[in-house]
Amino acid sequence: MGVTMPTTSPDFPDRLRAAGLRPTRQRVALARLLFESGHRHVTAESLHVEVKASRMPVSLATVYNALNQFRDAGLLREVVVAPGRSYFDTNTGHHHHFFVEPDGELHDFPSEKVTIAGLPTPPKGTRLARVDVIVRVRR
Amino acid sequence: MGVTMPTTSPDFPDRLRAAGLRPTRQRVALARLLFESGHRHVTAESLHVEVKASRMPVSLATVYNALNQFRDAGLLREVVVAPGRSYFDTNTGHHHHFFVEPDGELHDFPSEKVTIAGLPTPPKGTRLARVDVIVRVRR
DNA sequence: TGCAGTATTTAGAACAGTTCTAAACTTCTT
DNA sequence: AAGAAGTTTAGAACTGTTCTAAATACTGCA
Ligand SMILES: [Mn+2]
Ligand SMILES: [Mn+2]
Ligand SMILES: [Zn+2]
Ligand SMILES: [Zn+2]
Repeated sequence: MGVTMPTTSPDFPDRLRAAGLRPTRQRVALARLLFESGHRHVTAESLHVEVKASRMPVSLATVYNALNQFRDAGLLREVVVAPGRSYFDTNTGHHHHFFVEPDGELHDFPSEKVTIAGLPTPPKGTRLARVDVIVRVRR
Repeated sequence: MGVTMPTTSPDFPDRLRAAGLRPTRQRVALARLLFESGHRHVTAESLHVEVKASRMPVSLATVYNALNQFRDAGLLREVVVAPGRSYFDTNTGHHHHFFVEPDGELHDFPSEKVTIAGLPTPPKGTRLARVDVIVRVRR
């Protein structure tokens, strides 16, 4: 007793099982890096560098597999802001992004503060899927 | 006098010279395809297919060179909406996009009708460059 | 008009990010 | 513990884009 438990006990094996994914060592290691601190924006390469430096190195192919599976399971969302490179975002809630060029840094901003009015109706035969606002800024 | 000249002259050699680019046959052929009808959204590959079918075929490297140069000269703007592929947009004015997945079609919509209010201020040390709104829709 | 100087084009090589292959290994169920 | 199914991995393959360097075209000036 007296030991501080995190308010949300992140049992990664359980969270992965709940998402329909076997909690392998590799997926658990990646999930820890992604989800145990605050929201993050990673690329496959940046996450691979991180996990290689850890106690449970993981191949690049597995990093790609896991990122795609986590995204398909709704644990991550993919953000496309720059040619030739995908970002994966642990914040799956409704929000938008600052993109700092040329650094390639992404920062969230809440969508509650932003009002978008007057969007035209989707083209015939299509349904709205998502509205992305990317505020591009430069140093 | 009195006759209104179109702001966009159809003299492609002159327009290219004005942009600081030598009016080579290849650039003129590409400029014609891009600019002589209404606004367009092309990829390097789609434009290469088009120009190959024309009287003045152009290598893929030249298509890439020209698209990048036209963009740098302000004749085109680059739009990143999907991983692994850049679109080039002949509409350089202020506007936003519908992106139809999974077709990969881009459609403009005017930014005048849209109001974006409450955007947060850019992070310290950065200046606003552009705000992109991408309305993702699905069939 | 011809020439020299510079810019451009090109095929193919190279590169970067991502996906695929198939053999080895792990996890799950019984 | 054993079998079945899912996962990981190294390396090959693939896609979109850029680079290389030799050949060609454009331009300004004689
Ligand atoms: Mn993907
Ligand atoms: Mn580019
Ligand atoms: Zn985000
Ligand atoms: Zn457009």
